[in-house]
This record gives sequence, structure tokens and C-alpha cells, in this order.
Amino acid sequence: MNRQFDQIQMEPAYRKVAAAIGGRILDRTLREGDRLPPETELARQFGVNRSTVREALRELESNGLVMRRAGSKLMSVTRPQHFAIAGAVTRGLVMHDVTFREVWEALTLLEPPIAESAARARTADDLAVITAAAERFASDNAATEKAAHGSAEFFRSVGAATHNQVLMLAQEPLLQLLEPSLRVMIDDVPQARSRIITAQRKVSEALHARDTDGARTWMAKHIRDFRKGFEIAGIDLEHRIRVGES
Amino acid sequence: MNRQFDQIQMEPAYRKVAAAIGGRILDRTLREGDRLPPETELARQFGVNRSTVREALRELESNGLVMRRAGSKLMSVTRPQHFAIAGAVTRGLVMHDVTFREVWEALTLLEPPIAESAARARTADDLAVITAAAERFASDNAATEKAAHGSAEFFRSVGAATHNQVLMLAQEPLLQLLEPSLRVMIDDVPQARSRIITAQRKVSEALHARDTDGARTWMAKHIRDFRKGFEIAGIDLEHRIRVGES
DNA sequence: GATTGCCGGTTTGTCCGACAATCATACGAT
DNA sequence: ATCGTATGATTGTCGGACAAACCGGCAATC
Repeated sequence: MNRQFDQIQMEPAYRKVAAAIGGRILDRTLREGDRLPPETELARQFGVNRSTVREALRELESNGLVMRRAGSKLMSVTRPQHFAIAGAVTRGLVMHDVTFREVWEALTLLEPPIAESAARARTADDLAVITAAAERFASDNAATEKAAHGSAEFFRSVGAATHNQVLMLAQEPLLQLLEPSLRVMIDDVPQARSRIITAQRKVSEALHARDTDGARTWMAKHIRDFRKGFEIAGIDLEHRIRVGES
Repeated sequence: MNRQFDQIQMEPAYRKVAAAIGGRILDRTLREGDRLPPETELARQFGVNRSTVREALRELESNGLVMRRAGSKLMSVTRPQHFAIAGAVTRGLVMHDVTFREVWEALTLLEPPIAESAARARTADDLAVITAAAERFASDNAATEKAAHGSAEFFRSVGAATHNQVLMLAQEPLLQLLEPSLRVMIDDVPQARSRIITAQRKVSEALHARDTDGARTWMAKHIRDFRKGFEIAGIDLEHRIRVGES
């Protein structure tokens, strides 16, 4: 007799409306690209005020289920973009005081198998994208800003080669969290760039040769290098990651 | 001269307000548990109408950055709950027509290293939770509903033992997507339960002994078993996962 | 023929004012 | 000390309003 009654909770109308529309999107009654009726019409159909509909739309919008296509007024149904979803995850992790160590450890676990899987599933097109990303990093000696981004892009291109959306999406928040610390590291550790270039080349070659073992081990080495770089740069691994306003 | 001008984009006021409040939360000016001022006060401070503030609040709310504590009117700042964040990811993946195969493959890559890491990092408390989850699954021969949930709970408890929030959060969407198919599988494959029980026990024992290899390999076996189960149950691995309205 | 200017109808973004229901709190009665 | 009540604050929802932006079509112009 711990608790006799369940807590009774009222759901405000705006959430019911959001759930109703969201449900239709999830079950594909509303398909991607379909345009939602105007707000006044929705208000009429649901029998609520337009303000209520608008609150519901904001909820759907920030869930990425609907968005306004550029230069159009009507909301249209969209599949949430990977980047946006991962952004929410990233925010969540930041709020939970995630540390560099946790991110690095997750990369250690996740990236080598991803590389291995990519070695199996990659197509010629994937390979082109991957090598292009590696070459861009190698040739672009410009701002560290760009270098950090370029490194993350390499991981993304490898992830894409797995043709597995779940993996790509699992990987994305890690990359978003990695980038800021990478900026500091690349700046403070002179040999970082060349080591990254080497690792990227080795991984690319392994993927080219469909060498699963090579891809996995070089990727593992690549990630281990990051840690060394962090230590050399004097970045405290237990430090909480902050976000630098994007 | 591909494009001379960047697209100029207007940001509506409700999004600016949301960004302003959200920024304060992310940079910890507003801490968890802090209560937001009432809507009228926010409207006054930002110089906008209360309706506009409300739309902004809906956005923050569905991002999990603020919520109303039970039986309170004022919004308070919260860290997004893992389950909620993962829910958004799950929705996103469903919208992207993710297949059973992709989920299973991701589990294959992710779970064994998680088990290995758990074998290293687990505390006595973690172990208690894990074995409790395993025992609950073994003794609870009730509805398949519960069994599927119990299996997912086992993975969660192992994930928690890594003490790595990034891993837990990466794992969560997989479990949410796994559950529905697990329900079907456990129903249709008679030997599924006993095989799951065995695998859970073996993994638990390995974690107990801090046997990293054992934990990894048994977890890998556990996941491979799922695939066999799916095949026996005649579940098409390439089938898109749908969500059964929660 | 293609571009430009203009027009009316829609739709959104934002505002204002309003009210019932709920919550917080203090105060007084038992 | 517990309970009921009054009072004020706050939210959820409503109705109505208006400017700005978008859409489609049509006429005028080069």
C-alpha cells in the first residue's frame, strides 16, 4: 500500500493538440512534405483557440517534426534533421555536466567498430567523400576553427559509410561535444595536425582495401592520440564540457 | 559567384526569447531547480506580449530545459531527462525509416564494449542493480510486455554501471526501438526467454568477476541471439520500425 | 516573351484584454 | 496543531485585432 492512487494529471490542451498532430506524423497519415492546414483552420478543427494551436506548433517545431520551408508560410511536415536531433542530445549532455573523459571514452568504444563496419559497407562514393574529407583537412592549414571542424567531418564521413542511421545519430553528439575541446588541443599541440593527418590517411587506406582490422585498429589509435593530445595540452579530462554559444 | 548574398533570415520574437532564456540555462546563469519568473514578468522584461513568452516556453519545455514541477505553477529549470532526450532521438529515427537491421547492428557494435567497460567500472551497487534486473526477468513469467521491458532494463542497468552518461544516452534510443520488436520475438520464439536468462546470468557473472573478456563475449552472444530469434520469429530485418503509440 | 508593378486575399507574428481554475499563503476557527 | 477560508498570484484558454509577408494573377512595360 505504498501509494493507493496514481497521480492524476491534467494534460493542457496545447499538449493534446501537439500529440494529435504529432501522432499523425509518426504514423505517416501526414507524410513528409505535406503542408499543415493554416492555424485558423487547425483551431477550428480542434475546437480550440488559435493561440493554443500556436503553442502546440512550437512544440512540434522544436521536436523537428514540422518546420517552415524557406519562403513559405504554411508549416510542412519534415523528418527531423540528424544535426538538430543530435543538438538536443548535446544540450542534454552539457546540462548533465558530462566530462571530456566520458566523451573520449565513448569515442573509444564507438569509433573503432564504426570504422570496421564502414570497411565492410562502404561504397565507392563513400570512399570518395571520406578521402575528400581527409584531403581537405590535410591541405587546409588555416584557422584551428576549421581544423577542428574538419576532423569531426572526417568522422562523420566514416560514419556515413556504415549506411546505418542509428550509428550516425549516436555518433553525432560525440562529435559536437568533441569539437570545442579539439579546438584548444590543435592550437596547443604542434604535432597534433600531422598525427591526425596520418591517422586519417591510414584509416582511409584501410577502408579502401576493405581491411576491417586495419580500419578498426587505426581508428583506435587515432582516438588514443586525442587523449594524448589532451594531456599534452593540459586539458583536464574530468572537466565539465561547456558550450561556446553557437 | 554561385550565390552572391546569404539568405537573410528573420528570427521571430518567440525564438529569440527562447534562445535568450535557453542560453542562460546552458551557461548556468540559471541553475537547475531555479524557478523562472512568471510569464507576465518575463513579458515585461523582454518587452513582448505574454503570448509570445508562452510560445517560447513551449519550445524550452519540449527541449526539456524547463518543466513544471508537480503541483507548482512556476516553470523551473531542469536538466533534460535521459528518457525524454532519447525519446526525441527515437522519434527522429522512426521518421527516418530506420530498420530492425540497423538497430540490431548498432546494438552489436555498442553493447559488447559497454559490457566490457561496465566490467571495469562497476561498483558493488551497480552489481546489485544488475543482478536484480536479471532476477526480475528470470522470475517474472508474466506478460510478454513486461518481459520485453525487463530485457531492456537489463541493458540499462549494465549501461549505468559504466558510469558514463554519454554511453547511457547513446544506448537508450536503441533500447526504445528494440522493445517493440522484442515483444513480438519473445511471444513467437518459445526458447527465447531461457536463452535471454542464460545470457543475462553469464554477463552478470562476468561483471561480478570483473572479467572484461567474458562480459564482452557473452554480451555479443546475447545480441547475436536476438538476431536468431528475429529470424525464427520471421521478423523481416529490413522492415521499418514503427512506433506503437505510447 | 520576359520582367516589373500592382492588387486583393491568406496566413502568420504579435499584441491586447479578459476570465475561470488552480496554487500559495496567511489568517482565523476549532 | 489541524482545518477551513479568504486573498492574491499565476496559468490555461479564449476572443478579437492589426501589420507584415506571402501568393497568385493581371496589367503595363521593355
